Amino acid sequence: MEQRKIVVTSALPYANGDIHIGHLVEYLQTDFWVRFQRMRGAKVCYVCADDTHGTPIMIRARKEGRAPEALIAEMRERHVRDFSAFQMSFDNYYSTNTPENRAFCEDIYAKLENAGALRHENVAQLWCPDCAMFLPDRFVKGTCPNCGAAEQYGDNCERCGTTYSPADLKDAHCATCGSRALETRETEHILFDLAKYRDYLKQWLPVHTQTDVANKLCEWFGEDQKLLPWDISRDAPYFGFEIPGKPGKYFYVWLDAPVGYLASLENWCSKHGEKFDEWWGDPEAERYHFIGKDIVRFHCLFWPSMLHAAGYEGPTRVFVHGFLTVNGEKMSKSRGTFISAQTYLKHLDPAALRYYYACKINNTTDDIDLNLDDFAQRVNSDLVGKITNLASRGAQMLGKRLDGRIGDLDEEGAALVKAALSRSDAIAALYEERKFSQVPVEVCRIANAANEYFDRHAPWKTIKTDPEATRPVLSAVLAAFRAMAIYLAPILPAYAEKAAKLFGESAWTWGSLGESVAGRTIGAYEYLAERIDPAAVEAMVEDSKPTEPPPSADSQKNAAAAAPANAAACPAVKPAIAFPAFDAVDLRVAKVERCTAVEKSKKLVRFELDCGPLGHRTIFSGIRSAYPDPSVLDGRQVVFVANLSPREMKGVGVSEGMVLTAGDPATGLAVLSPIAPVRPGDPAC
RNA sequence: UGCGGGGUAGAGCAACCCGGUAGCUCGUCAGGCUCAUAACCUGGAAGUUGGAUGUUCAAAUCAUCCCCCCGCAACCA
Repeated sequence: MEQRKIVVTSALPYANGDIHIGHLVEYLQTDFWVRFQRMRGAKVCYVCADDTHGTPIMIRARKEGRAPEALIAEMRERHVRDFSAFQMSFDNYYSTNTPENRAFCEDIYAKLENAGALRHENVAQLWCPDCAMFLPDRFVKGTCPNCGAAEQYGDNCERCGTTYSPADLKDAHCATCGSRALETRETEHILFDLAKYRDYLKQWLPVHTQTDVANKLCEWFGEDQKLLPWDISRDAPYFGFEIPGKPGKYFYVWLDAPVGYLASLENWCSKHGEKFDEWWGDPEAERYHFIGKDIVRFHCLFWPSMLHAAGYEGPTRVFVHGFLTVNGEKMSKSRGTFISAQTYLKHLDPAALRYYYACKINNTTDDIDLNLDDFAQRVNSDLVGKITNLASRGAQMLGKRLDGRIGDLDEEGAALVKAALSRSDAIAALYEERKFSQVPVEVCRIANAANEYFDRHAPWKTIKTDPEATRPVLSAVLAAFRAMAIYLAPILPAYAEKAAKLFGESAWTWGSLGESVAGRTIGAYEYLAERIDPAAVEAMVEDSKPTEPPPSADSQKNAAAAAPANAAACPAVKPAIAFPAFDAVDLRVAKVERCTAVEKSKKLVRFELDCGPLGHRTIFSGIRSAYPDPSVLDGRQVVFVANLSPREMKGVGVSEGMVLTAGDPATGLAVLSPIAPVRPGDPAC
């Protein structure tokens, strides 16, 4: 068989944040697969890059008072640092803000235009005069036209779920500067006519993705015109590539991001005397994208149809994986489970995470859970206690008493080693199919057999009576260990390298399994893996918790400072009412028993209130942005509307009233509280 | 609300497509060993496979309904 030629990619991390353990689920599994393919002798080019364009980058750079190029350069450095610490083996790590990427974008754009795949339409969009820019939906906030929830994003309401366009929002304002003087302006947009490729996608999907992904995406092929044209242009100011012949128009970041795979590959080719067309243009070569299920539609709808329309080869397969949960829940900053690569590295060995992820990751789109207790246990028992300890026992005994020379095997030992080697094809198949979680299972099975064998022959006894008779036993255990270390090499490259050194070898390939080590003298034993101290895990979690004081205090200060400048944004006084209308509102004081974040919601907190004689009440309030850690309100007294009709909050429960707050959510908001404690249930007026 | 995925011993998973005594790892309990990173070996306890109907000689496995969990739902990277 001819040597396989494989291009592999991981999704491009956005240059707006550091790498965290959630990202690593993807990068590490790609690395496992890539390293496996290299060991099998395939010619692999594993490319990735920073995703550098778009509005969030532009705005952040502006806020930090520097050029976006400076921001993305710094982020790239940080990403590269984190990746190399986790032993990622990219062949090329590039950037989307490069000449190669611009050239590919322009080429594809021209070919799409030629193919009649593009439409030019006028689109009405909100414009912020203060920022002098068009506002993407997520950069507009306002009151939901359906349910009246305040501070909703411009695309849909998180409280009632209604979707709408930003122009439908009441009280629409710019999420960046708070300006309410938004205008609607018409502007030309360029759209990719996705519906034209409906038939192509329909047959493409089942062959190139997992079945559950294909099923999910079939939703988009319903009768109700779901394949709307995809808007690929953005107006200036925008950080990205200007569209040729369209001054002031830029390629949308999601257009140029996947093109970045091609750019990175091209860059690698030019540095290594390779030809791009022999990798991406060759139908015999293979191309695989590893992605998370959040970006499926970009990689399985837009990307393949775009490549097809432009006459490029498409990916061979898109491998979709699930998300990471920690201790069964979404990663959370306040719980300390939003762990950055840097924080992890401060406390723990990257190999431990590589091993544990391997134990969990398979080829489905299910989420995987990093259970921190299980993590420490698993690494300590399996990797250290069961597997590594074999080398430690065997190598030290052989080194101390038998000159470290590996000898011939006895019959039972030969059977043990043969059984270990016989799993080679099965384990290779597991890697190939990305069923990584089964690899440690297989290896542990071998380790169990080796431990039993070791125990049965009690070499620690025979070494005292008949050392030479012990040699075959230790040799068999070490040979079995060597096979295990080779099997684990794609997952634990640093470990495998040290283990290979023990046997006087350098880099192992899959073919190394067939080589005999009889007659070799092993090197000095050094620790291959450290046990995880549960205290280190705890310290890492503590270290990940936010340390700054509750932002509510900050935002109050900011609000005060911003007040004069924002005077125009202050809402007008409502029409006058008579006293009875005011008196109809029954305001009471309550003591907060507990205030907690509502898990399913980004905005809601749940107040458990002690209302004195009025009893206990539960009230939901959309103030999470001002109180990311709502527990700071525990024990405080608050004022609430006691006679507001209870309201069913979708999916979270019934809210029995409304807690009063003051301030503008955009600039700072605080819960109202009596200046001195009063009795819960007392009226306020 | 729609769609996709899932619910199997204390924890994490396998078996489900192609029905046939429910399996693995960790933990737990009892015993052993002492070479090794307090590790390893032997044995035990623990599951009416989310619930209910149905098909069948036989259902974790097939069908229907219900409950619960997670995710996605289009210009937000």
